[in-house]
Amino acid sequence: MGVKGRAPALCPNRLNPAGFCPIQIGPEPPIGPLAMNAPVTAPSVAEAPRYDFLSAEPRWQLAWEARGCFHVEDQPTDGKPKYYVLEMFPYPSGRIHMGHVRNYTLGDVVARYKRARGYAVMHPMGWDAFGLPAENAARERGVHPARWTWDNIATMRGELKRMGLSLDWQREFATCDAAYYGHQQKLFLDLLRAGLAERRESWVNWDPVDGTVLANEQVIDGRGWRSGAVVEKKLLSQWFLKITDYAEELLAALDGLDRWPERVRLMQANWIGRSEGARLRFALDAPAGGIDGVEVYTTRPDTLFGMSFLAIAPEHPLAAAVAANSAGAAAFVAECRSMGTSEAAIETTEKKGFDTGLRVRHPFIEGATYPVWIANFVLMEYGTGAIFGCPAHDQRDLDFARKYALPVPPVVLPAGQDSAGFAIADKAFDGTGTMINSGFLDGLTAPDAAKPAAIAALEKLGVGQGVVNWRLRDWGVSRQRYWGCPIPVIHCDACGAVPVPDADLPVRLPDDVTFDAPGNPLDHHPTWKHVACPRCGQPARRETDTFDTFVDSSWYFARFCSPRSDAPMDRGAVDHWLPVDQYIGGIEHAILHLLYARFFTRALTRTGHAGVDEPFAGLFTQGMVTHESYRAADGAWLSPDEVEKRPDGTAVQLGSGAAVTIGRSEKMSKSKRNTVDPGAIIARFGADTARWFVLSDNPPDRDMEWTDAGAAGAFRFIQRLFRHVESRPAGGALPDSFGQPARDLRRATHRAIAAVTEALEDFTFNVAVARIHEFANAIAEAERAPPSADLDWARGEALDTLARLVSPMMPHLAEEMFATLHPDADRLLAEQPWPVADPALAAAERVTIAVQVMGKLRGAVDVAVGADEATVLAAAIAEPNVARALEGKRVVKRIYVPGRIVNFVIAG
RNA sequence: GCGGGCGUGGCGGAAUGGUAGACGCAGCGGACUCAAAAUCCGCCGUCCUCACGGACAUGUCGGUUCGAGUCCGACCGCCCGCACCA
Repeated sequence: MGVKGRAPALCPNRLNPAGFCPIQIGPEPPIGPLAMNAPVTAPSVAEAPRYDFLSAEPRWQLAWEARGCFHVEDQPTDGKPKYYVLEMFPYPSGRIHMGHVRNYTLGDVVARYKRARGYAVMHPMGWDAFGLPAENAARERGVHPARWTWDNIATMRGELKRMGLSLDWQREFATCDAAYYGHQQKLFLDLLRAGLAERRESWVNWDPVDGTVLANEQVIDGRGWRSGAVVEKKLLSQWFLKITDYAEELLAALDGLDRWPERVRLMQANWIGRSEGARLRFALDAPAGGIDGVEVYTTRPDTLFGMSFLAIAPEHPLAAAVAANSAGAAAFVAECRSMGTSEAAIETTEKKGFDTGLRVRHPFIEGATYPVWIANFVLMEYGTGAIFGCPAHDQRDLDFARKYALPVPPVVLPAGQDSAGFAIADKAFDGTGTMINSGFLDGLTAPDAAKPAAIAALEKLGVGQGVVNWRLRDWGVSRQRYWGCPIPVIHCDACGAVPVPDADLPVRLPDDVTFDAPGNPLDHHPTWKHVACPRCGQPARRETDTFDTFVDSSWYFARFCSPRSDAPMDRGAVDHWLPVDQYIGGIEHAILHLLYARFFTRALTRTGHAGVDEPFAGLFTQGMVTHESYRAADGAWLSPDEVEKRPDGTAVQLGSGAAVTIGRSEKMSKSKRNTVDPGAIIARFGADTARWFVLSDNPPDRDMEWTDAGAAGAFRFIQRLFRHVESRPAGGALPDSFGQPARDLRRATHRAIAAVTEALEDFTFNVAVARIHEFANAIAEAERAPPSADLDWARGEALDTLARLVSPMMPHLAEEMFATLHPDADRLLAEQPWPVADPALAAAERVTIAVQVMGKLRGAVDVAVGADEATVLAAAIAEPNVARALEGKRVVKRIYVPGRIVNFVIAG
């Protein structure tokens, strides 16, 4: 798809940009050949572009690559300060989408800007390549997951390269490559040795049709998201990483992440969920199945005198013991087990219980006993899996008590209430109050004073103690999947779970697998799992589970520092490059990925692989890319390509002209068909257009709407900038003095440098774009002024500056501008420094001061910058409109803010 | 229920307590053109006024201040995250 008639052939020496002869004007025919070669879908605005992105973009991409502009060493010795920019690496789903374009453009702006500021910038790219979609493709289309994945990677790599990202492609890797996941196996074995990984039984969501464990997010309305089968709870032996060992640290260290968004830190803090309370033991009146007591966790031990019942989770050992001898209990437990754990299921599920007939003794009240219920709302995973019910002061307990007609004794009296008539109706009271009906706690303030008093009493009696409890649970990493990193363990009947010796790593996935049966193909494989025990040599079985793919993404940023190392990472390289200075990605990873990576980094440091605790010093979370959705009269979703927007805001179906309903702008999704293919946009308008538009529309942390009009506007602006460069005057020597138009232009130039720099530092790229628009307007104004040598020189300075300022955002155009401005230079703009603003040149000569009377704007005066207060006030009073407002009034106070405002306060 | 965020023209948005609406999109008018596109110039919050100018205006109500989109309080609306977490 060349533009042969117009663009010159590539200069043989690609390293010499001066030899590019970038754009031929004059002798070449301006319209004909281009029009013939333009894409058929090109908009009319593209019919006569002066800047030919079709030839320029690939040409500059080759030039950058040939010169190795974006490559850095694992352990550089050039003495430059380091800067590690990373965007969340993509899952190779098939093609890139607009979310990728936005994400990688944001990162590239940072990378190119920091590089120009003199940093050695590491900006790598790789592939989060394991995952379920590859297996789905295998089942649905018979493609091998590896084939599917590697093909997608090839496609998406090409698309990313066409975006002109300043990536160090020499660092590329895919997590599905044994050269990566083998090291992950080694890391796991190190974690195992350090006591940070262990195998234990746990309850999981089990899909009986697919024969696999489901994550909570994969359970929809109590059914498996793929099979639609009713999900069961099942006890399975699984591998866990002990993230809870770091709960305290992961929470405390959030305070130090001052370059993270506040809301991400809050979400993590909530997820870790620290609470303070007490653990205490209730003795059973009579033992059952060898169990003589129940341990309970509570955050409100002060309300113990308000106890009405004790409830245990259906999975609690005592429930099992009771069920062994009670058909009713067994049936209830079975019913709970078949219940989904999804949010929807939980929300709609009524509180239900089963009275075991057992009773427990109260720790404080001699002789008092309470019934023990099995209750569906008690979670085995949180606390101890048992609670004491205090219905007066806990809404869930109250709902339960009302359903089963259990007593509701109040023990905390709200301020201003009289204890005589106080009773709980249908709303539990969980606020601050005064203790009543509570023996030795009576009169204390609850919970502040009463809670420690209750804990002290429990400790004195030896039945409980104050504890800190965490919501965070250990990270279950076992998945019954083929397309993941094999867990490097061998199960031996005699020796138990034996780690694969380091020398035998990597444990490779077998290629010859079938997907025709449900369940895990690794488990079905005829030979793969049958191995000798590394310890005793007897026949043994390989672990056929693979790691959760979140493990793969928990250390990839460290691997990027030394991607070809024989070890998981080189200590020198990670010590140099970590932490990531700027990490950029979607808010959807605010909790799991970022928390796992923070934990894993600590684990890497504990096992000697790295030396930092926090992987990401700075985090930026971008918004989504949205688009209008369209529906035909029959309700079918229509893609934007099938719809024509009318000037009056309505839309019709292309071809038929049938009316189309325009829906609100929402996240691009395949189901709503409101997606726009970045590849098509880049082919039609160029990468710089796509980059400029995703940056210009709004602040990057908010959702942005993709519109054709916006993209076309970005395209027009690119053409406009290049026209300014083409019509530049010949350069000359630095003049001795500058006239007014030249001084104005130089002021605009140096103000633009300062303003764009500030906006880039602030991540307000939309403001940087606006400042560049203003700067372009100033250049256009200078072009209209009468020509003069000093103005010509100032225009040259402005255009050179303009090229540099747009270079992080539109790097191809910037190179083309730079090469055109400096046709003899053997330099790439990508290697040029960022411009520096001269405050003296940026300073204003005159300034407009607003004049208010009683805070209302009445006029404005134009004064010299250095004018003293008396001069400014005199000018202000003289301003006709101000004078009129002050006429006959007595000024009692004059406010003067230099350079800004005058305000006269008048009497009466 | 708990936690957080956000309300500014037709739209996206800008604004260290100091001329609200920068900049862009859309729209309107004009120039160029046989015509259209492209390009260039101008207008563009609402109301009153021929105009000069004035009044109103940043979700609502109140407060602090010479001065509030910005700070404080209450309320309304929308969005997001977490959630039988004891």
